[in-house]
Amino acid sequence: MTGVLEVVAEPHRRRILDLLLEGEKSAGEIVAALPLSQPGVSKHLKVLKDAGLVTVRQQARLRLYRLRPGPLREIDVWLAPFRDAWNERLDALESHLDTMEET
Amino acid sequence: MTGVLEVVAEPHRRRILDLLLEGEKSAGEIVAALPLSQPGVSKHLKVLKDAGLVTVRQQARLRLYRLRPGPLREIDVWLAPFRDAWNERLDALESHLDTMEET
DNA sequence: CGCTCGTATTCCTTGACGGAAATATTTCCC
DNA sequence: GGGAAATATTTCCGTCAAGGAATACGAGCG
Repeated sequence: MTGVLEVVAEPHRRRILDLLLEGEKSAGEIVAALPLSQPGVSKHLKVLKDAGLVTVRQQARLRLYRLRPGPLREIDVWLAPFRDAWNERLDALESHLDTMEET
Repeated sequence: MTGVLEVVAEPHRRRILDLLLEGEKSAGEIVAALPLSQPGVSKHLKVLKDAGLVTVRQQARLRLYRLRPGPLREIDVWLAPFRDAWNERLDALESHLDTMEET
């Protein structure tokens, strides 16, 4: 699981990041918010931590996770040229004209 | 393979999209540019087509693929709140202070 | 200092995906 | 229409990631 894009491709992991936009959350809070077992969530948290997308801090018996959005820039960078493209091109029209087969 | 993010998580598929930034390309040209068998490329092209990221047009015996970046907006939209976050927060500092264990 | 709550780790099963080879299909040229 | 070139589809296999159950670990409270 090298790239950030692969990491956030997983829907549950995106959900976790979304949650952390609200601020620090304990592992337990995250477990409660997801339709997943505690070990399942813990594993995803590890993946996110390894990718540098979250940091952990221990407070009392809790592990508090905090968002660290920096690595997401990588996606933004990759996206940039396409963003230019979708501003210039009129996609809807093109697809209507091009699509002579499909499905 | 529902979401656009899952589709572009695959490195070869990203490579194909990058290629198409230069303009229309035939399937053959794309095969030549990738370290993959022809069927492999064809399968990826199908995934991209199903995701609405490319359109196909037949010219002579060639199938010409064209970029259709519109659906990538979905990623941009998801990214937006995090983009705000990484502008406000000073990630490097935080990680330095928070990380008391790891690895 | 032992117990318990919170969380991480291991182990296993399962399903999905990527890749190659072989084959089918389509389209044009003669 | 026959054949060849371009591309799609099918089949099969290997790998890898995700999920759950059970288990281990660790920190703080009593």
